Amino acid sequence: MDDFVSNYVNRLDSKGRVSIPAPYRQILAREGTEGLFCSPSMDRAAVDAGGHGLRKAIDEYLEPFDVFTEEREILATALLGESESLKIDKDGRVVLSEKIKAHTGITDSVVFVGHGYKFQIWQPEKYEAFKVEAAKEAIALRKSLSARRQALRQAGEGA
Amino acid sequence: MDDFVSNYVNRLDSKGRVSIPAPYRQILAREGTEGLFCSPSMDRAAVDAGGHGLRKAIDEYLEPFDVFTEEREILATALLGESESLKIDKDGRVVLSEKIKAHTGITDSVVFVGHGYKFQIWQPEKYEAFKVEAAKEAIALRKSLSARRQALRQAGEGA
DNA sequence: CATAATATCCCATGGTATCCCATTAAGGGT
DNA sequence: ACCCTTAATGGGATACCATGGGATATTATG
Repeated sequence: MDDFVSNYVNRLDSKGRVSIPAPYRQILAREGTEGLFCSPSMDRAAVDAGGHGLRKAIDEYLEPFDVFTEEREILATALLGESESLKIDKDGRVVLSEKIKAHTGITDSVVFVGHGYKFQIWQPEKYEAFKVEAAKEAIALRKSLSARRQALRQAGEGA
Repeated sequence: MDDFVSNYVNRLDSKGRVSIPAPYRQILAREGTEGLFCSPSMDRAAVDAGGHGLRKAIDEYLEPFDVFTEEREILATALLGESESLKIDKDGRVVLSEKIKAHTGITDSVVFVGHGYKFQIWQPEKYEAFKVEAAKEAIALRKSLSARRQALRQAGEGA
């Protein structure tokens, strides 16, 4: 049950390094990954990051699409072609590439957000904005989900 | 079938630590959890806490949503990204994060409220206020529920 | 091939979390 | 009523972590 949870804000130093939060490092170490796999989010100013768990999720996502098909090429380009593997130094730090900084708007501070099998990297202010939006939408989603379940139960009783 | 029941009030010490009630500790130990999983309630000044049981509930809630979808990202952010896993020390205590204290209004005292598979963490006065409100609503709910059951029974007899 | 530029290693430091032990209080059994 | 166990709490000592920066290795460039 080792999953990326919680969120942490760390600072970039003058050399552009940032510490991966210690709890995340331990998970990555247990996964046996060297290098932090980073894949820019398609629709947000965030980067998906992780180890084998994330790689596996991507592979399984691509799997149903036949190789050499248009869809496969497009998805592979977005999910793998634009990704990179950042080197983790002896002190558990990485240097963010220019591409990641441009995509996220990160300049001097990073927030790491746990998503279970992966985590995301954000510029703190952008994450704050997304978070309040996500909180609202999560409540709406929950309502519609429980309404649907309720309807299913009653249909079941009626039968 | 060990469930979190009853409620307990404990104090924070000068370092911000608070003892998890011993009966809860035993349940967590049997679940084989290390770390207390804490998830801020979406609509109340409370925090849901527990071990594997709670994590499992959240994972099952996320499971039907495909990875890399909008809904999944939103729910993962709200349910995992904003949660944390608090370390339980050798004496069965945790330190509440600033985020939890801010969300709940806790300053020097905590009440632990059993909810079966999980328990909640409240600031004592806020919990008292919520409790009387919940008691009223429970009566109203019971009425509407039993009316609904009655109707269903009669419909069944009629058929 | 030389030299600059960059990346990685290695060690130091301050702040905080965790360990470990002591004290106090509250049952439980005899 | 008394001992014995268990729980909650307090506090000093220790370990860990994020961060900074000098030293060394690696890569790029003229």
